[in-house]
Amino acid sequence: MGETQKTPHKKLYLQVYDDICKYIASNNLKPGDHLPTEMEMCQKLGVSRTILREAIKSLEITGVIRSRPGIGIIIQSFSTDRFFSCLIDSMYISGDDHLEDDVEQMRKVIELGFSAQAFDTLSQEDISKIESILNDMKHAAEVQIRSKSKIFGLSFAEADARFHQTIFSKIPNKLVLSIINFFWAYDRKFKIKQPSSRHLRITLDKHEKIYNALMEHDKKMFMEAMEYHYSYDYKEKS
Amino acid sequence: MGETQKTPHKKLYLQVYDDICKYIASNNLKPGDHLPTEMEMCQKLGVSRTILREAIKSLEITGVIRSRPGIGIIIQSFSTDRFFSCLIDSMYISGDDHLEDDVEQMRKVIELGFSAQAFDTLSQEDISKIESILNDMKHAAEVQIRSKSKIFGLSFAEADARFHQTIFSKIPNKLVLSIINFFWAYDRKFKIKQPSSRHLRITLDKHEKIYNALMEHDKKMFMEAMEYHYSYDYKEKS
DNA sequence: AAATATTTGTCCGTATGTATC
DNA sequence: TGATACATACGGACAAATATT
Repeated sequence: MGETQKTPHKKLYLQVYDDICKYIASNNLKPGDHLPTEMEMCQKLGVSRTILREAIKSLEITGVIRSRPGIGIIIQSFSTDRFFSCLIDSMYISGDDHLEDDVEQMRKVIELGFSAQAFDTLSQEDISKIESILNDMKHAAEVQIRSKSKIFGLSFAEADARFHQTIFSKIPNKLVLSIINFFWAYDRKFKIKQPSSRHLRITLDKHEKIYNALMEHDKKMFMEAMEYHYSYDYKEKS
Repeated sequence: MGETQKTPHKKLYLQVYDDICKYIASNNLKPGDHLPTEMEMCQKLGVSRTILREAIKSLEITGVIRSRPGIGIIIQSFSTDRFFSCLIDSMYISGDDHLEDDVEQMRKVIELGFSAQAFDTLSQEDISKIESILNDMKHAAEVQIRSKSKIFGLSFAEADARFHQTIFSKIPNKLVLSIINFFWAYDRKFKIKQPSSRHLRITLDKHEKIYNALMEHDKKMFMEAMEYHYSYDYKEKS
């Protein structure tokens, strides 16, 4: 029988977690396929329903599977979203300020590293979309400067994020896009401080330069604009 | 009482998961600190032990906390290891071949992007360590070429990984190192195919060039060697 | 439309293993 | 050696959601 072995004290639910992973892989289950029912798996693995559920929920929180009443347990298609969501929770908990710089640096390296490829993949349509986002940014900045106060600068920051996401949206590398998404989600969770008017104007200028380069289909100019975007005088964001 | 609200059908264990995250953050709990006991939290949140445990295990699998019998539930220090471990499990399950290229590309961008910084941080001691690792690689390659067959080239691959890990080991950016660790763990899980003798020799040469540049403290040469290392004629690994 | 079977969601009670004092 | 406090693990019961007939 499928007795999980009593290896020196590895927690049962972790063994079950591994067993289920192996089951999925070895039976070549694809997204949309069903796992056996909880009861069946309990019997097959010789564990209680409590333990099985702990393993199931651990797989669900990272987005590998999804369980629904009356339906069963379904394999999800691969995505990094849930992982990054958990990662952000964990960073939030850790309260480690230093992480902010680490993330910023990593973001710079990744965006610059994929800039050339991104440039090649952008269509005229994408560029129009970027133009429209840039206008959103301008508008949000104006509003924010006029009502010169603690008003939550979310719409500017969100447009900023969409600007970057759109630039890299056509790259045929799922990881890149999901990591850039992660950076944005990270910002939304941690960057509460209100940028100054001066900072807003500088940021706007940086993004305009990027857009202009795209308009003129000038790759060299685009790369320079991206470099410029990430050249903080000191601790300038986005 | 702390009744978790019945917002439209968010699963209870997920609410509890969030509640615990918030509890840790708002009480400013640090690594090593204890969470209240299961029973206490059950009462405070008004949920059953089953639900609470599902949330606890979900937090444990991602490395946020650790629970031990007779002791309690303890906050862990922040680390990305568990996340990447889960991510690899998920990639393994997904069986998506395309991911392999995505990871490879990402690795290239990150390592090259941090090469300059890595060069500046390496001490003579580190360089000696790299030399010793390079010798391990040579030795492993010889063994592998002589016994020209399916023998698992793990020791070569492991030395290869250590080579890269050591280069970036002194960078003051936790994320970089843990992502490079992730790449290596990924390789170990997925790259089963045996490299050819020719490939081994090329790989060795690439790493020798990197080491020579370090020996001579020649940054430009180092950067070129890193570039060369990542210039596949096609689909050449590491 | 309505009844029924299936499956997960949630709770409870009890016993066991482990660490601390 | 106990006594205590804690997580680990089991099994049963009922509720809620969904699918099927």
